[in-house]
Amino acid sequence: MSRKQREIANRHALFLEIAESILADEGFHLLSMERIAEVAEYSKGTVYQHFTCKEEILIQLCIKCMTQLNKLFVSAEQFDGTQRDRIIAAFYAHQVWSRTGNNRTDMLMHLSMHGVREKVTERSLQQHDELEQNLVGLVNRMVQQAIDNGELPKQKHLQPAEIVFGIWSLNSGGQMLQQSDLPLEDFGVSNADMSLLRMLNVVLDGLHWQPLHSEAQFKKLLKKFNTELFVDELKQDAEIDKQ
Amino acid sequence: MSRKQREIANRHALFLEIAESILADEGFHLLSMERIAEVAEYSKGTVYQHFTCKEEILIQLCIKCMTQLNKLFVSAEQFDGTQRDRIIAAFYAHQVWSRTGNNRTDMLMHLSMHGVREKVTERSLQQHDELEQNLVGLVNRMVQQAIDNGELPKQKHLQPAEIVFGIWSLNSGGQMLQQSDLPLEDFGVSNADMSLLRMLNVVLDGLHWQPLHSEAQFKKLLKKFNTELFVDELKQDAEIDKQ
DNA sequence: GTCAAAAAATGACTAAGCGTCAAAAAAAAT
DNA sequence: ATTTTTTTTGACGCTTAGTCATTTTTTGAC
Repeated sequence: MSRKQREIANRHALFLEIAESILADEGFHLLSMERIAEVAEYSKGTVYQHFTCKEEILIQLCIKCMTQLNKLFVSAEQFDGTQRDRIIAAFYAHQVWSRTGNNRTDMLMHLSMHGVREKVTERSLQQHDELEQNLVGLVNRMVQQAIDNGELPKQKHLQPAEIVFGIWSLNSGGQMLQQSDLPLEDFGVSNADMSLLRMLNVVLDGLHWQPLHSEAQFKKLLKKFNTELFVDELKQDAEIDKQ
Repeated sequence: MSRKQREIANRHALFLEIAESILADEGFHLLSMERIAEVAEYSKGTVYQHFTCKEEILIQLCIKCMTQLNKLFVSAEQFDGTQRDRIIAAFYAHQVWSRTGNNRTDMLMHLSMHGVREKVTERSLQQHDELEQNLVGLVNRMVQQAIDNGELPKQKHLQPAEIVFGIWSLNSGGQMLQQSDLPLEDFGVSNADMSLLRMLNVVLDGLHWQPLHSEAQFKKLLKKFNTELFVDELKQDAEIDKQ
């Protein structure tokens, strides 16, 4: 890679970082191409040499952070425990990921609107879809493996993919509701992520996914995630809280 | 109410209907004040006498359809059956509601973004929040009553509000994923709403919410919803399908 | 080091939409 | 019929996406 190419790649990353920080600090409605150019001390035209349109920045940000999520999921998949532990780890990973790097859920939501898919480059679309398939595929495999090794009894009226869809809905719906302006506290939900984790446990119990967890085991599992699996990410999380 | 006042109220409703149909037929990104005025054969300024801003139209549409949802929920609450039946009815009602009147979920999502709350009138905000509280309160009551009458054992580590939040997340997350461009079919989910209903059953089973359902009972229950509870709404649904 | 050709950066410009408001039109009152 | 009030209008200001001719910088041949 030549010096020139490296420069271009660096600037590409710079623009993305700036977009990310604007999104996190000021929100979606204040993210504009002009603004990115201004902060980067380039002109608008230069930004447009890197991204065909605003949506292209969005999807590339999305790809960037879905890649990170993918890594977390792979960690979860390799967690030393049962398949049940691992799927809880993946769920937990998603929550950690939503917290670190502000507005990620928000970003994903925007992506599925405004007809973003129609405006974006084919290349980005393919990358995005491939990542999505990877993520779903990974969780699918977890469920399938649990069936294979006898942890999860085969469901008569629920395919593995449907279970994945349900769990995915639970998590992303929960993240969405948190991200919205709902006064969850007023409704009696003080720690939404913890509530969702407990609900996941309820789902797994409802599926008779062995081994069922006692409260103590569940707490221990979460602690293990914090101290072994997602140490680095949680550090980052704590730093954000400090600011 | 004077003739004048009636005229104004009618036009208000007209603008809302037009906005709704544009939203349904052409999508959010093609909804503009100019467009509404054009279709209604008024000028932009007149539209602005009814709605302080674009967001105000959105939230009033939202209020309109949340009122409909509220009615469906009240029907569900009065369903002749167990509390378990009723909460499934409410869940089902939400699905029926999402289908009839296109893009409702989409609309609600938009509402929780862009800092809509900051732009909208105090009055609409209050109406919206009150409706939201009604909806959550109603489902909360269902859960509480199930605990009181012994259907649902008291949960050690899960408050009723948390259960409601979880179920709500499952449903709204599911609706969101359906509304997005995800190729759910390719992932192995051919009937997302049915999958979600089954997952709700799994959740209720996991909570040991009595009486557990056999497949036959479950199917019968759904049939009963279709033939007794939501007859009118489903007719409307079928009509939309025809178009 | 010089200069022409190639590459990159720029910002004026168009288009489109939100929201405003002075002027025009319509309705009501006298 | 005329004045006053209310309503409607659409031109205008403003912001932002996206384009493209012009300017600036870089490159490499000599």
